[in-house]
Amino acid sequence: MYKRKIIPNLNCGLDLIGEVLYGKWKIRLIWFINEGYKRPSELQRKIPDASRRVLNIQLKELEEHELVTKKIYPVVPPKVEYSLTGFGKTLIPVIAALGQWSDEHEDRLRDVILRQVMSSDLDDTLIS
Amino acid sequence: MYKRKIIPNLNCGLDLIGEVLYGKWKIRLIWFINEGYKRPSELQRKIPDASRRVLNIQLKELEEHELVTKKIYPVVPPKVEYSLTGFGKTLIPVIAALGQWSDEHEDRLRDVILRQVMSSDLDDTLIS
DNA sequence: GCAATAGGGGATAAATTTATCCCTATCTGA
DNA sequence: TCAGATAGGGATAAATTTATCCCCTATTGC
Repeated sequence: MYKRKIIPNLNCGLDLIGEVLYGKWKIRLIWFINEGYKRPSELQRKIPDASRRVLNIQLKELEEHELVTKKIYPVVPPKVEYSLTGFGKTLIPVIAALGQWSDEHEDRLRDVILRQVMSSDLDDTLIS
Repeated sequence: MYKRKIIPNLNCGLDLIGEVLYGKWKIRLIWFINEGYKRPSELQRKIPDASRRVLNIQLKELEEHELVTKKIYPVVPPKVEYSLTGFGKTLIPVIAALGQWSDEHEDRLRDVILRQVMSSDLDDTLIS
């Protein structure tokens, strides 16, 4: 695994939450686990844009941060289930607030994001 | 500026919010602007760990995403003020929820984060 | 003339995060 | 016997994000 070279600042609350939630797929992982998609393969199907590898890595970090637990069943083929810890569950309302905000503003968000992506394409065209 | 090579997915709400809030300092910028720290130099003082450069870049992105507006006063030395747009203000309750959660769990968060950082240091020691 | 102030930005390096590719293991069913 | 399902991880490449360094503008005050 990657070993940090720079020690993170943990001054304020926002630094702390960043440490545990900052990862492209983490919020979604927590959300889907809460919805009952507990097995790695299920989570992968729910998040097809992420590679298996990254999901494993991010799940492991969530586990280290005590937001989820991993239960390995000694069967073949292997079966693994993730669940939210009590601590992890306290995040659900927060993530729900994020989700609700983005749902409410979905159209506008899509609009401003695409505008920005395209304007950088345009820059590109002007240069070449 | 950096030109994306991979077009982002904008399938669900969480993709969208990621596009506008995913940036190390963005949430804090929005928060502090809302608290009344509007000038770039003030924001820098509030966020001393970020370089001036990155703050400029992230502020520009927030502006492109219509979460903040920038007002340039034609005076010397220059004076600039950022404000939240109406759209940006709708994010305040969401950010407040994030902040409240991390404040409530501050000790535990610090604990699990440090534990994780140290365990990777330990790995390092064992190897060498 | 020179420093200080306030705000910006290009170029490049470093850090970090994601993606890709490939390999392991075991049983089930065709 | 071979593919498929299920879970995992090492090595490495690519993408992306942050950090550093240095330079520019114009005016005020000494």
